[in-house]
Amino acid sequence: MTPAAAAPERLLRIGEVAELTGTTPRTIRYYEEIGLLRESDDRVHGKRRMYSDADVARLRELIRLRDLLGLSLDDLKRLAEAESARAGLRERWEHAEEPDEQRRILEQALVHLADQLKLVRERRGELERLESELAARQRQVRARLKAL
Amino acid sequence: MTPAAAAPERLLRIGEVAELTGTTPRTIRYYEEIGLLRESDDRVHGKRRMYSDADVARLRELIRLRDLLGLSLDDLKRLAEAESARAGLRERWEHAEEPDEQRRILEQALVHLADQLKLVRERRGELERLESELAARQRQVRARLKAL
DNA sequence: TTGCTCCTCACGTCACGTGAGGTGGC
DNA sequence: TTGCTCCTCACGTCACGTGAGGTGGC
Repeated sequence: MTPAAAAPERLLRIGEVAELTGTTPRTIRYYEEIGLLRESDDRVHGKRRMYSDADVARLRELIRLRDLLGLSLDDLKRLAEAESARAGLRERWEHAEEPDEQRRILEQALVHLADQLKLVRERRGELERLESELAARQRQVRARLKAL
Repeated sequence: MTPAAAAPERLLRIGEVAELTGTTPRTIRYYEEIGLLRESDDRVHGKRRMYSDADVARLRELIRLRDLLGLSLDDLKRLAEAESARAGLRERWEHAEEPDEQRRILEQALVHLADQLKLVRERRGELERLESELAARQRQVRARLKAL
């Protein structure tokens, strides 16, 4: 059953997830503690946490927004809740059913994407300004070196 | 004496500095406490702190590196110490004196600038990847909207 | 069986926030 | 004189770090 069988969904342990995402087990447990990551509800207290590839992708995304945009864990929580609310709606109205509702959901997603893009672009602008200032100073120092 | 007189060096209070730099007085006092900002040594305990325009520029730079590059206050301190060590050297060998030493100092400055530029460019690359991913998702949602 | 990774408290730390209570300059 | 901003403790908080002591799967 090597070829076309459904992949058996390999589960990862917390240490592997930490390494894959560039964090620590402690951080992952903390994110679960504050409700940013869901606790796989079939787990018994004291037993090992197990994670799917989807969990890893989700954590990666959170870390990216945290580091690149400087969002607080509270921001991330609100963001994730809004996202899963949209996902819930999407599920309910997925195929067929009221095209009006489908349109409304997609438009909401667009607003959300536009918000995030705005943040990202502002940050990029600031970084570019910093970069060109540093580059200018670099040219200046090089010119002075040549003048010797 | 309006025109060519040396500007009387207007001094600012902590609240004004906080507003100009987008922080809080508490943060400025904390930076002083850990030695990231120098305490203007003529100040008597309990009296108001006063800041020059140069102090404001310095604080702005620190905040920029903190926010855009995610540096810790310890990183910033090391960075500032290295910078002022270079400034000290520069002062000693400023005009004339051993051109060999001048060259060495300038080359050190170049290394430092290259290090910072590397960090800035890496960050910008990450941000650009995030941006293009978001833009792609935006196009996808728009296409789906049109398909309705 | 022996390491290794995992587990749960629980206290420590970094970077400030937030009052409490008081003093000083337009 | 009256606000307003400033001052110094000092405790609180957010986002984890760091052991202590113990259990479980190759």
